[in-house]
Parts: sequence; structure tokens; C-alpha cells
Amino acid sequence: METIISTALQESIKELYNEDISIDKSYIQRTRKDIEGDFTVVIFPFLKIAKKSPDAAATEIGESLSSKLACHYQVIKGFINLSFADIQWLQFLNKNWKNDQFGYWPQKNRAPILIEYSSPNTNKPLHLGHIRNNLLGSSISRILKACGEQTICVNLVNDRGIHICKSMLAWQKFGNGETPETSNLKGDHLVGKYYVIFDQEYKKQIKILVEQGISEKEAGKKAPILLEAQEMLRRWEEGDRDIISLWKKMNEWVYQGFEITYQELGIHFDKTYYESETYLLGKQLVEEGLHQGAFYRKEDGSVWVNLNDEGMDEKLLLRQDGTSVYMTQDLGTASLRFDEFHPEKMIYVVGNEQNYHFDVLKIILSKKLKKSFGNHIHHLSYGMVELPSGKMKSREGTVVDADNLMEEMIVAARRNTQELGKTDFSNEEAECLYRMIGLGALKYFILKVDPKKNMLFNPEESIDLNGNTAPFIQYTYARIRSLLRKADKEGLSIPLAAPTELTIPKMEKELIKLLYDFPQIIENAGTTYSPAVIANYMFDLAKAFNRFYQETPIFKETSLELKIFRLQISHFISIVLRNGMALLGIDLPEKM
RNA sequence: GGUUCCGUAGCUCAAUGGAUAGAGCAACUGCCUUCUAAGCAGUAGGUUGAUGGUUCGAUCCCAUCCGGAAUCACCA
Repeated sequence: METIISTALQESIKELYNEDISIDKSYIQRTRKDIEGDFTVVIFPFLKIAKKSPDAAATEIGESLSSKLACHYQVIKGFINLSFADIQWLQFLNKNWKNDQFGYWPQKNRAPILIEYSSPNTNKPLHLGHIRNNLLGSSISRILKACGEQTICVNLVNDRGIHICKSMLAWQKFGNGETPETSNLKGDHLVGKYYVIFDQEYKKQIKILVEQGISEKEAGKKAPILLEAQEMLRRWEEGDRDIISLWKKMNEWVYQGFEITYQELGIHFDKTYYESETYLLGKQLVEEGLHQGAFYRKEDGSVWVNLNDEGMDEKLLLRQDGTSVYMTQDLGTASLRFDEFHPEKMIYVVGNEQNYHFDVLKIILSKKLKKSFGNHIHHLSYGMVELPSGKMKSREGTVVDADNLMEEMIVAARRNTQELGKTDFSNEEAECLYRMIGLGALKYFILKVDPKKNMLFNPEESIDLNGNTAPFIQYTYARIRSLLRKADKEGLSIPLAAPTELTIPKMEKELIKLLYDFPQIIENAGTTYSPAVIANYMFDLAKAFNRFYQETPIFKETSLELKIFRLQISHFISIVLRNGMALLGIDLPEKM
């Protein structure tokens, strides 16, 4: 409809003022809900052309538009509010109310969009920060699919390096052969436990050294256990068989643990890269850059790029011993992926602490190496998750563990449901419901915040299940499903004959208009990479339905036509709630 | 110190440069002889960090200042 209005507006301006203008999207918007009308045209931008007072111009344009579009208009303070006939809204309803795919756009014929997220280290379990990353990544990939894009989800597991060696060493020294089975710990938690033990031992040794009169900085470098870990890394790189096999064993434990967490969160990947397989990549690109003169070698043999002309510093690309750094690897993996998939875009879901890194990465690829795919990289930078107590610090034990958190949410859901006296479920149904509610609440709590922004995670609030939460929306859905079951019993099941002529009551009109927005909302969420757009819309829709539900008893309605009409809308809303929540990875219950 | 991001109700968050800045939580007042009260209706709560500028119009764009965060490693 917006496009129709837009075209009409363009014609009107041409006829009235003989000017060709391009219609900016912002000139046409939905009418505020406290004002009569469906769409609003802002006329201020045309005043210069019209050379008239706002009201005079608005009336003139409104008159012209209403005759073109067969709609009513009303001018208030320089805004033209257009109202379309009920029949047009009924047509929209009748065309779409049974469409299970409503809101999802048809498949575009384009190169895929590659999206990397999660990217964990293998020395400790996932925490709250990873949860935000994973939820954002998976949700955005679903949103892009709903926008008609083809997506490829990839994970880049950081399975090598000094951190995993620390866990390995501590396990060797203090583990007594402990395994996930013997300790009854999830593999990632077990490995994480030894990472902590390493750190404790390391600190102990530093303290001793300091007591012997060595400076703290020096002690930090010379603690024997650290030297041992470094030695272990060296041996890993040489391919030492014992080290490699220990490394494989412990990583395997971690993967089994991650798998459980991913499954619980509803995360999956089309492809997983391991850093142990990619960390040597990129050197070739650096050589290439050296040849082109884009990079330079210092006397000690290390390779650098000078980004002064971009307002940045010099950046190291190869160490003096010729080994690669993070940037080298990222240059390599970007190149690898581009060759592999020729994607339209490569999206990296990575925290905003790495903004600088990605700026540099893009500049090196596009400006220095003249690789076109440098411009295809998009760093989807999200804000940190903070706790009421401040920042999460793994060494201080203030991290919120992902597995524990999910479990607590489910427990809270159980407690809440039972307190409300909702016990009309089989055990199996009940457990399934608690999971749905607990995990839904968690996902929604995190996804409803604009990704760019830092967010505060208050455990008590996140467990709250009232107000702007997933359970509120789930509850709304369950209410509708209950309505529809009742309709079924009364012989009013789905292939209803839909009314084609009807005066639409105010509240129903509002609902239809909200439903009408859904495809645009998805598109908007896709272009801004923001699940929060979907979440906020879901809440608005659920709230509007609940108001309607509370004030409008459907089955007491004597007019069969109206009754059916309201059931249609309810059914339609249930579809939109389901399709929208699916994009957030949240399931909805039939009963709750 | 350089660069970047962020400051909106007591708290958590909304608001493609548009009309009277909105929700939820917390507080207070009502509504279950019931299509599910995890709900609905209402009250109260704001100099959108500050000051200038651009504009018909600024929470949004620009400048300066104040406050907070991130980053500036031969870490990842």
C-alpha cells in the first residue's frame, strides 16, 4: 500500500506543482494510533514547491490523493491522514489469514550470506556473553532467511593456543586421570576446572617468586608453570605425539559439552572451522602484500602494515620468527571462505571490543591488498553483557555459566507455573513446557535489546515472567490456541467462509493494521541485523491482542459473521506470533 | 593521551528528522457467577547528561563540554 500511495503522491505533486520528486520513504508512515487514519503523508517537504501554507497545501494534496486512491483524508497540522475503506482491509485479511508462511519473503536468487558466530575457545565452558553471541547469530541467520536470503552459518573454534595448553598441563599435573565420566562433569566444565586450577597455581608461584625479591612483572613471566605451558605449546606445534593425543582427548570432551549447550540453545552450524586447521593461512597473503609493497619487513624480520594514511597505527602481520598472529589468520580465513562460497556478504558476529580489529581487517583487505571481498565483510558488533555487580571476569569467578543459567531459568519457570496452580499437565508435557518458558524467557530477554548496545543482565529480572517477556507472548499464543480449539468444537474450524463485507470495529482494525506490518518488520530486522525489531513487534502484537481478548468476548457474539471474523483475526495473529517467535528461536505452547 | 561507541521515568529498555517522547518492572487504585488474571483498565513518574548550531520541525544530524565503556600488545 505504501508503494501505491507513494506513486499517487508523486503524480499529485506533478499535477499540482509540475515538479518531479522522488518520494522518500519517510514521507509516508503509519498513522499514530490515537488519530483517525491508516496512513499519514507528511507534507512539510513539499511546502517550498507548493508555496502555500501547510494546511492549504495539505488539503490540496489530500484532495488529489483521495480521488486517486479512493480513500478518505483528514488534515491535522500539516499531516494528511488517509483512511482506506474497510473492504480493502478485509481483502488483505482474507488473502492472508490462513497463510502459514505469512511475513516470510520469497527466496531471492543471490549469492549466499555467510555468517560466523559463537567462535568459542576450548578451554572453558560457554558463558552469558557467548549466549548473546549465539542467540544473535542464529536469530539473524533465520531473519535473513525469512528475507529470502540463502545463509551459511559457520563456527570458528579456537581449539589451539596457550589457553588450552594451560588446561592440559593442569590436568596432567593435578587431574589424576579424571574424565567426564569419572567426575560426572560435562566435558567443557571439566576442562574449565583445570583452567582455573592452572591460574590458581600460577598465582601461587608468582607470590613465591615475589617473596624471593623478584618484581611482579618479572615473576609473571618466569613462573615455572607458565614456562611449562609455553613449552607444551611449542611441542604441540612440533607435532609431539603425546601432546597431540592429550590435546585431542581434552578437546573432544569440550566438544561433547558444547554440543549439549548448543542443542539446548537451539544453535546449529552448516560448517565448523577449527583454528588448528586454519592458523597457518594468511601467510601467503602477507607474502603477496610484501611483493606489492603494501607491507614491509622490519630489520628483525617481522612484517608490518602501515595504516597512517587511514588514521591508524602500524599493525603487525607476522612475528619475527615468521609465525602468524590473529590478524594474519583472519586475512587467511576471509580469503578461504570467499573462495569457498563466493558469498554476497560475510557477517562476523563478534563483540564490540574487536571493532578496531575489524576496521583494520577490512582496510588491509580492500585498500592494501585490493581484494574486493574486503568490502563484503560486515562486523556485526554487539555490546557487552554486564551484571549488576559489574563486568564478568572469569578469573574472579563472576561469570554467569551458560548451562547453569539455562537450568535456573527452567527451574524458575517450573516454580512459577506451580505457584500459579497450573497443574493440568502430564509430567512430560509439564517438563516440556518449563523448558519452553524458561529458555524462551532467557532468549527473549537478551534478544529484545538492540544488539549494538551494552546490556545489563539482572538475573532476578530475567526470571520475571510478566510484562515484556517471552512468557507473556507464549501465554497470548496459548490463549488463542485455546480459542481456536473451542471454535473447532463448535464447528467453526479453519476453512471458514470469510466475511467480505463488514464494518470493522476499532480494535479489530488496529489488529489488522498491525498484522499488515509484519512483513515490513521482518525486512527491517534483516536490513538492520536486529532481532530486537522482531521482539518489540511481537510484544506490541501480543499486547494488542490481549486488550482485544479481554474486552471482546468472541463466543458471546450473536452475529455469526462477526464471530467468524474475530476468529479469523485470532488465527492470523497466532500465525504471526509463531512465525515471529520462530525467528527468535522461541517455541510456543498450545496450553500454559 | 589518540580513536570509537554510549548517556532517554527510580530500574531495564523503545521511539527510519515529524504530531502530546512510549512500554515493562517497581509503587498505588480497580477488574475473575471465567472464550486461560503469566491477563486487562487506571494513577503517578521526563529540562531525552549540558550548552550552542543546522532545520518548517532535533532524543536522532554537527560542534564543544561533562559522565561512562571499549580499544590502541610479537594476546585471541
